[in-house]
Amino acid sequence: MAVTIVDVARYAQVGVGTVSRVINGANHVRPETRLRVEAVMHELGFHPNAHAGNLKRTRGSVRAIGYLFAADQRTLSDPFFSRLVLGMADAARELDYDIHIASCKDPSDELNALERMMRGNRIGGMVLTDTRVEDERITLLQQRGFPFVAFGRTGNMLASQTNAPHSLPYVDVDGCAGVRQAVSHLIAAGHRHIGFIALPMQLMCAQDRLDGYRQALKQARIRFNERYVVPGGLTEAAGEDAAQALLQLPTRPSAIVACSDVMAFGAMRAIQRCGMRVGTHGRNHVALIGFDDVPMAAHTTPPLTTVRQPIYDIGRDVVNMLVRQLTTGNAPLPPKLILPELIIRESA
Amino acid sequence: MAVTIVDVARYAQVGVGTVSRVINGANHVRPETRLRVEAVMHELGFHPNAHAGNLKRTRGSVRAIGYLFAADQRTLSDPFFSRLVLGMADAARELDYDIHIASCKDPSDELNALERMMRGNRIGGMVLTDTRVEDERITLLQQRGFPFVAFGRTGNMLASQTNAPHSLPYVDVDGCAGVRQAVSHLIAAGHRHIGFIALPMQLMCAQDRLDGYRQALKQARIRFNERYVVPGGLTEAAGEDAAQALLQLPTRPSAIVACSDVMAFGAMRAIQRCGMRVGTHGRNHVALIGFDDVPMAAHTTPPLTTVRQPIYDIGRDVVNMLVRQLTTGNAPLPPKLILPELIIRESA
DNA sequence: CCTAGACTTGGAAACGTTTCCAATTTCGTT
DNA sequence: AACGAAATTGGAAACGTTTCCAAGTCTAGG
Repeated sequence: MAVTIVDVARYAQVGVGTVSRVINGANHVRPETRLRVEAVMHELGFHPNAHAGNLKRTRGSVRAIGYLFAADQRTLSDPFFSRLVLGMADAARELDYDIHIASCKDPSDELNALERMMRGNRIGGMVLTDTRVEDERITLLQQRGFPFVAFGRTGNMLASQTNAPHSLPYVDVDGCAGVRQAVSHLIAAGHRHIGFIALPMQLMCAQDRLDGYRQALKQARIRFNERYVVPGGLTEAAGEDAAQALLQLPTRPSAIVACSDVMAFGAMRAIQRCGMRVGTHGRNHVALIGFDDVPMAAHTTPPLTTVRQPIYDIGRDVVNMLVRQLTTGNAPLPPKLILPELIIRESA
Repeated sequence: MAVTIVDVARYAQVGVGTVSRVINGANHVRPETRLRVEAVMHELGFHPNAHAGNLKRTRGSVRAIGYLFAADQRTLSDPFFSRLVLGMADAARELDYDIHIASCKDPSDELNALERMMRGNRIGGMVLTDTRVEDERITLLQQRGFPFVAFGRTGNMLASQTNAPHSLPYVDVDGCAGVRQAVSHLIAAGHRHIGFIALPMQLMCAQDRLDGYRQALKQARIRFNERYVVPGGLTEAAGEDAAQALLQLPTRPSAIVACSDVMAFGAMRAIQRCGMRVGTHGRNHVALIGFDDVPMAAHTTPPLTTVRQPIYDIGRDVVNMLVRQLTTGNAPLPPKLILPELIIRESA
């Protein structure tokens, strides 16, 4: 039915091996032969059958990347997810890889889903996000020797570092530096009582960002007061509750840093509901800084000052890194740490 | 390396054909044989190689579904995208299909990307969203005879209806009925001047929803005034601009229906900026109704009354329909129209 | 002009399934 | 008990690549 490599070979008067070499851009093909074969491929409208290739191929394994997302996580309706997937899809396309997406309902389902993805040779490697301090997914992948790249570090790495020369491959945003910038910005503006709305503590980035908060305080010789740190979640409601708790403290913070924009939106509501205003001027105001820089952050009233994570680029990086790992014989690559940028708007 | 069907056959003392039949749940296998083979598969930890299957299979073609999203569309950071993909992924998983995701930059890139997806036998069918009145993607898919299911109707269908017994396969929300409900609700509350913030008119659902607006007015014998209909977009900013335009009309509307929640959020801001309030009581208020029921709609102040689209279920339906089409010899299936529900909160 | 080595090339042998056909067994009827 | 139809089974032949190895063709150095 469809045009195959054999048709091309016959037409171009070469062997099938040669056509295969042309397709895969290998060397050891004389330029004029390559040109002739390429012309025939184009003329016949030939496009290689991905399944046949992936079936036989042993070098560089299957040209597809899996991404598993948890339905109960931030990904649900978060601007995050779309941007990340967009970056991944763009990078994959340029490399002629496919992206396979799968979902899992909740953490108990997660490892099963992961096993399912590794089976049957459907994908060559995995992308992981929302890494946790102790991440069973990573443990499983390591056990199986299955290639992956994570967005975010993990505590598992420490254990592996003793065995492997490199640590695990990851791309991450330096949340510590990001929060440090944010808090320092507030301190420079004269704030001394700064509330901090954290992320769920099992997430790796939660620790990281809390560290940034502590460091900034320490640098300015402000005593760390644990009452100013309240646990948050991934939802707007969590941010609202957390902010409300902060505003009811005896010495009310004059500024708040939230570990996600979505929580910052919730905090805005809480602030307004307490009869106060978000912003930097006046004594009735509470300064507010978010984290992520989702599109809506620029459109709130007032526009939200926030720490920008280049999510799209991270999606690209993760895929590029994974593909390089797959094509270079699974050698673990050095991790990549991205410095986030403080976007100063009107809320702080 | 891995366990193959041949290993299973040898171990279970049957032919490879029998094992294949067990895997595919075909009949013509004696129950006890099936049991024995299944036991061996489990014991050996066998999982079929998807590529080998997809390579050989002619019936029911490739067990993977493609979804192409445009980076410049709503999908960018819309809650929509995540929910839809979630539904698709869940349904696909249950049927043991893969979901392949690809992106394209803009409309000019769209058809190329579509061609690329159809090539190389990577996917068995496509899912389309954001259908347009005149949709080139559908034209292309039809030309190639490539299976697909669309979320949303299209004008192309009319042309095809003359050829095919069934129209094109789609799942859609009855936006006409949805808006009609919304507008009727406002009319019942006494509103006579109702603004309407539309979607870009090339989108099929834009027409549909505008029809609903007209019908509701007609039913209540209110004259249609085209000044109350303003063009919108897919962003919050578009909603804000549109609402502002409506509020500056000589006879200011006392209620507004926006064709998406995101635009409704923009409208809220515009209303507040004009010194008015969103809600139903008092003369200084403007009633507001959105469309979609994204999660945040329940958390705005005041909570947004809106027409709910069951996006998750739509994702599931679309995949189920496509798979049924693929497995039943590409017979076009009857389309499915979903009746949306008006969720009454406090904004109207 | 010769020869070793490097570059090119052809084509057969996988890869792990599904599908087909023919052979065998089972079952219900007469 | 015999018969035919239906159900079950085995196994070879694809599917369209990549990979490997042997063979052929250059190139440059002697």
